[in-house]
Amino acid sequence: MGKRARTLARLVDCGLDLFEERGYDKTTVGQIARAAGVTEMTFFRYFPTKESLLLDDPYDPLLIDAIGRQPPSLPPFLRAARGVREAWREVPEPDQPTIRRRVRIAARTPSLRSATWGSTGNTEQAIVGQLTDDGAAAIDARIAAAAVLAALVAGLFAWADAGSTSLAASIERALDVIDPGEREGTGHA
Amino acid sequence: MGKRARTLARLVDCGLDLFEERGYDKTTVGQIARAAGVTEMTFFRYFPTKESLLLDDPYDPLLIDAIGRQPPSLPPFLRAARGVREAWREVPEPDQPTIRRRVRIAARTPSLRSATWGSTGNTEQAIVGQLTDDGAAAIDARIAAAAVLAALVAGLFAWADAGSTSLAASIERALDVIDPGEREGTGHA
DNA sequence: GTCCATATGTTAGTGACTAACATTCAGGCG
DNA sequence: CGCCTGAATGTTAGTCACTAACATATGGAC
Repeated sequence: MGKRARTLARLVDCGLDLFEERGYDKTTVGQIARAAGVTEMTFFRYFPTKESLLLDDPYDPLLIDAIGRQPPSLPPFLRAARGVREAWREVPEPDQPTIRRRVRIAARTPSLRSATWGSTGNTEQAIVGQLTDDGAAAIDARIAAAAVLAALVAGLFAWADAGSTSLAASIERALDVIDPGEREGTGHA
Repeated sequence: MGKRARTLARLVDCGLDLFEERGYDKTTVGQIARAAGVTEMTFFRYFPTKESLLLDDPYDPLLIDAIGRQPPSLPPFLRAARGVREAWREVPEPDQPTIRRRVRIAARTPSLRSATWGSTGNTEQAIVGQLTDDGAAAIDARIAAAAVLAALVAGLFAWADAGSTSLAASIERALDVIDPGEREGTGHA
């Protein structure tokens, strides 16, 4: 195990601790660095921004696969929604406490709530790519990806706020809102 | 006409000009202020942040009304989507060039693309309020509002990028993606 | 133990933003 | 006209996120 990995882990740990303790905005990068036993400069060698300690957006191939497996007969919006649904069913349990910790901080900090949308950039791009590969128009793909990710993020925030609910259930509910599926409640003329 | 109004207009004009000319990130608040004949300090007396010169989020009662007029039998997501659709049909023509100018800058600046999501905070809150007033669960309302606004913003970005399309048509298309309406393309089992 | 890459520190600077205090300016009223 | 009050603006000084250029230390391969 390299030293780099250890320093990085220390920065993340100290960062999350401080964010929870005194809030994101009132925590300075210098404080995090000092708590981790390094310099402010070193912090920025590991993370490009303060945000990125909390919000890294790993490109997620599972998600893309799941979207690719949806029937091409579905409109892009539903392919995206159902792909996301399937992919999040499989999130391993041990990851959940960490996810919750991060999402909770983001959900409570106004400036981070907005930044979270932006942090989905990679994932959004990947979804758009998959949808267009499967024949969707670029514009439609962008809109579908944005809407589905917005619902997903909103669902994550709700989950982090609520005390007890399970991650899977929250995501399912979020996706039910935008894709009722066979339930079809539309009585509109 | 008060002096305040004139200074504010000058700041906005000079700001947009500079953003278009050399890009948002390369434009400093000091430059905007100097171009408008005031000090950096004065800029911050008119706008809380550099972003807010570009992204102000006026609470929009027309939108809320339109959502309120949707049939309560519809699920919240569709009430929101169709309310937004109706409201944007009525945007007066003269406003469109200004909107386009702003959206175009936001769409081209990565840091602003994310900030734009955050700037919809007021509107999102208002939509959530209307939806819950009409009987939706709080969680569902938040998710519906987030998804619809994401589609709307993505539609605006697409419109600003595309050269010729009309605003109304772009918004309609964006909302068609997430709410195909009676068209109902879902052949899913 | 030497050597080289990798990790870290130092210094100095920019730009967004804040706070406390001083100044000018526009217009009502004597 | 000239004072006088409050709004608009300027000044100074500081914090914090982030960047760049250069110097140092440190840990493992040989």
